[in-house]
Amino acid sequence: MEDRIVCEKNCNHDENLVCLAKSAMLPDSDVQRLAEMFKILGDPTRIKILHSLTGRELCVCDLAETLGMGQSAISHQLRMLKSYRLVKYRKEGKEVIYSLDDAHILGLLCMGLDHINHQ
Amino acid sequence: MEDRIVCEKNCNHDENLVCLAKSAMLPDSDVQRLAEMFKILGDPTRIKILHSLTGRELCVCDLAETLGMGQSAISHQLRMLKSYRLVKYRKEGKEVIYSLDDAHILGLLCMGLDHINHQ
DNA sequence: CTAACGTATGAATATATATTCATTCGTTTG
DNA sequence: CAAACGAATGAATATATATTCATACGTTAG
Repeated sequence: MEDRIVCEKNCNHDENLVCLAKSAMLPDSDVQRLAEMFKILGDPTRIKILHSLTGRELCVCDLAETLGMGQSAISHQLRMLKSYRLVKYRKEGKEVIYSLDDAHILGLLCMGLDHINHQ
Repeated sequence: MEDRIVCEKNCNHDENLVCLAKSAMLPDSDVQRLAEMFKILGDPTRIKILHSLTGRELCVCDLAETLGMGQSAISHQLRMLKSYRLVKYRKEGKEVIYSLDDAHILGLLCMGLDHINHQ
């Protein structure tokens, strides 16, 4: 805490970089939403679910089977993905069939793949 | 666990969706790296750091001052960003000055911003 | 109506993560 | 050389998160 005050006084850059940086800061609400969105994508299980649902719709138990995980774990993650509008669902008898809801996210996934491959 | 086996036998879709989905699965290493990358972006502090460093280079204490956080917290996050090659640094006297190292990440950030704004 | 099935959910647990505190390291300056 | 400063780091703490377990819910089939 003290450091910052000391530093602000002592760092004598040509321009007041801190001042510039502060004024260019993203609104906190944007930062928060950005971070939340990336956090959703930052989990292997959710990545697998989203990827499995590209060009396909699958029920919960098929997703569980595909990923080799328990039904409950998948269901919990689907709830999360649902709440962020990344997947949608329709009911068919006892089954609940999920599919992708957001095309943008696919773009982000692809861009991410590009990134990890080209480097 | 049992569920999956039961389900595989009982779900009689036209095609074997699970089989298709399984064969289309991303290699686990890719999934892992993708998730790691997004996880890095999934934190407000790191988003702020990366955004503050766009078009600017800043020393640790300036970042701390800009974000209104302690020097140690910033330093820990910078270590993380460094290890994923998202920021680079140069030393100048006692200061360590950080800047962005990866242009792709900016693309992802922008795409993320687009997404949260257009919806 | 009852049993069986697919799904959802709450509680519990294990694990990961961010921040703070205290300290150390390296450089500079008096 | 000693003091001061910026930065890095390890330990500790608080918090978030993913998965499992047990159970409840809704639908369908017998």
